[in-house]
Amino acid sequence: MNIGQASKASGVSAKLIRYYEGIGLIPEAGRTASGYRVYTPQDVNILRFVRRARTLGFGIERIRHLVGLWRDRNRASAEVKRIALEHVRELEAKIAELRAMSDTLQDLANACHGDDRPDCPILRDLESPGSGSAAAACCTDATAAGEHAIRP
Amino acid sequence: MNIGQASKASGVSAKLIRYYEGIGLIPEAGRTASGYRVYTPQDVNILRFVRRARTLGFGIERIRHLVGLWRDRNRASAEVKRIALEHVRELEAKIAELRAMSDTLQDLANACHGDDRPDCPILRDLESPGSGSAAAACCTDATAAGEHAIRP
DNA sequence: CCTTGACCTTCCCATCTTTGGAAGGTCCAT
DNA sequence: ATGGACCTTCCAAAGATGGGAAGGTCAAGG
Repeated sequence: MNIGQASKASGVSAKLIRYYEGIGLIPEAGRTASGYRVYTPQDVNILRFVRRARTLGFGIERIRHLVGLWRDRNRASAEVKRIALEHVRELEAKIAELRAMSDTLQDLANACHGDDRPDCPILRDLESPGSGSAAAACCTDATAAGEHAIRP
Repeated sequence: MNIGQASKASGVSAKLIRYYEGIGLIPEAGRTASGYRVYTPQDVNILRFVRRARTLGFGIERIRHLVGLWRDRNRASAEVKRIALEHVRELEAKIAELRAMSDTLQDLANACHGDDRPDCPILRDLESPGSGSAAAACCTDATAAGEHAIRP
């Protein structure tokens, strides 16, 4: 099995397979006499494992760790679970961050009439956060102090 | 006002101010005879605008667009709103993606007893998605087809 | 045997934003 | 004049992935 076939079988691009090998995430593939990489079905399993882990948002270093545990028949499932839950926490933190961005922007957009006129609560917020007329603007005073740009 | 003072006043690091200038996001700062960058309060306003937009997750190119609209007294608020809502859509898409990752992992972690034993539904899913014993595994058949790795 | 096309190899570059460092010049106060 | 805090430019790293160039290899068909 050459790299193209391994790529199709695993869903990982050939480019990426070489990259993963380069950073030591997967073991070095065998080579033919002419230098072509050769893959076994077991190699394809590792590639699929990595792809699935990437799909779940794991970073490379964590995947390296998971691959190690996967290949260790004596691993404790507690360790795997710990890594997974740590990742869940990070995902939730990121989600909360994006949620806050999205909600703030949605509020600002709701307050913007969106016509030909130049007046725009969105730009007013960007210019001077918290001082705009957007919904909920009256409640956010944590960042308001010192943010009152005095503009002509 | 030199770059350090502008940095403190705007909350944008000096490094980043130089970068923003380099990519043309903000106008080139004035210079003293000896080459130091000089900033006016108006320059600081632009920096604050950029920082706020970054906080809301806008990418540089979109901020470039927004800065242009901000400085255009004849802009239509509809254009600003359009950009904002486009960004909201992207944020929501990203949130949905992370939400799916997090929920899947949480389900898998719930199914994992997390003790000394090696048996682990999380690793089983990574090895062969959809065939594990995780909660809800019985309901996700969209990705299950063709994913049944036949392993010895 | 030779050509053709599909595949493989390595190496370099780009993304995107932010941070870090090195080497060297400038400003201000002592 | 010396020290320390600041400034300058240039280079590199990070994450993961894609793109491309230049050149070698394989298999099929003439």
